[in-house]
Amino acid sequence: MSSTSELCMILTNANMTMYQTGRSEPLQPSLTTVSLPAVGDLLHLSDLSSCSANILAQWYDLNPQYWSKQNVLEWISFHVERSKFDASTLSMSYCSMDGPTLCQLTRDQLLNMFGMSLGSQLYQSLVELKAKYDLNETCKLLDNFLEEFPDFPLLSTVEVNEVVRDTSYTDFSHIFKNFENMKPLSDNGYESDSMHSSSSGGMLSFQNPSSPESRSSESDPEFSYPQLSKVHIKTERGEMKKRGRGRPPKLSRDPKHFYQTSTKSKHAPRGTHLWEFIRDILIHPEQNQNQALMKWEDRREGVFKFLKSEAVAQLWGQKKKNSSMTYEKLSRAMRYYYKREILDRVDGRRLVYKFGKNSTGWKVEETELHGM
DNA sequence: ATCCTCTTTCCTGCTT
DNA sequence: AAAGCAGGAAAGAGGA
Repeated sequence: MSSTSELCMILTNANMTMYQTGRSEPLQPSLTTVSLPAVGDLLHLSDLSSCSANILAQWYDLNPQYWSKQNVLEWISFHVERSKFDASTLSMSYCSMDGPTLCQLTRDQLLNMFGMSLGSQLYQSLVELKAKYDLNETCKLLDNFLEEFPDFPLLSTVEVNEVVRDTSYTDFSHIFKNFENMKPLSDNGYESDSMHSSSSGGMLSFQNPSSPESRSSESDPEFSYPQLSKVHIKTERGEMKKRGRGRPPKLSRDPKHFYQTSTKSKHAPRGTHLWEFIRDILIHPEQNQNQALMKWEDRREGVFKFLKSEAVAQLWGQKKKNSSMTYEKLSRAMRYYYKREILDRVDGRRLVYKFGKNSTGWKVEETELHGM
């Protein structure tokens, strides 16, 4: 047996182990037809006990520092499936390491080992998992400290009047499980669907980050989120009304902020723009060595095509810490570039765009000049 | 505090 | 039928 097919088999077995749901077939976590929610998504469900315990992989309940080789393999496998990565292109040797070894790897090392797409996803996941356990430790220490001061409530008893919207890869439900009387903020026009899916008033409900109307959950046979039409939402009184247009308000996306002080964090420097992100994928094909995400149709003219549109969208979502990014949404942002002439229209060709006169850094001369 | 840019989200209608 | 495209509308995040 070749090492690559062996790896595929191991990864498949790891998946079978991870997702023993009584079904014989392995997961098919296609981005468009996912049949199970991502592990992180599961943790947004208000009642974890209603989930099959087997679905929650072991690695998720352990500090990466303490992962075994098997845990690391399961974790890699999870992300391979999640990103539709071609496992046959992976080197077996990269998947055989334990948690402490993994935790010592730098972002660059992970990118080199697993490529730009999978590597950055793994790095992101690792950082968040580490943060999760670091936060747990901090909370415990703080609680120990606060016990010395009877007038102060323990963190685990603090009342929070804000709903957790998106815990991404990080599970904080156990931190909040003793929180009483949590109620979602009333918003200014749009209510998140999670508010309607809450089974009982007052208790915190975790929202499925890929919204209930998203494709990924629609086809999910095991986890049926309350389905509402795209057009209608339920009011507090339970009436159905037409939802407002546009983007619903974003509440606290990051539960870590519950424990942050009120001092405003300094704004990070503006990240690259979408068109720059796209450009960089095109001019650095070696950094997504394992996935042909995009290709030049006409290098000189700046015409390019999305080969894996949803994978690119996921990558963009990772960069923006937005797990619900889709090609549909990404493409809307791309279409706004037409007016600004950052992109030119390419009529009649699906997934094909062209850099416009207001975009830079993609021309052959430019890239050669800057050693790109 | 307000405005602006750059998205993000959602939508309807149309095309491929 | 599904996926993609077009573009309006509204809102969020971060910066000026």
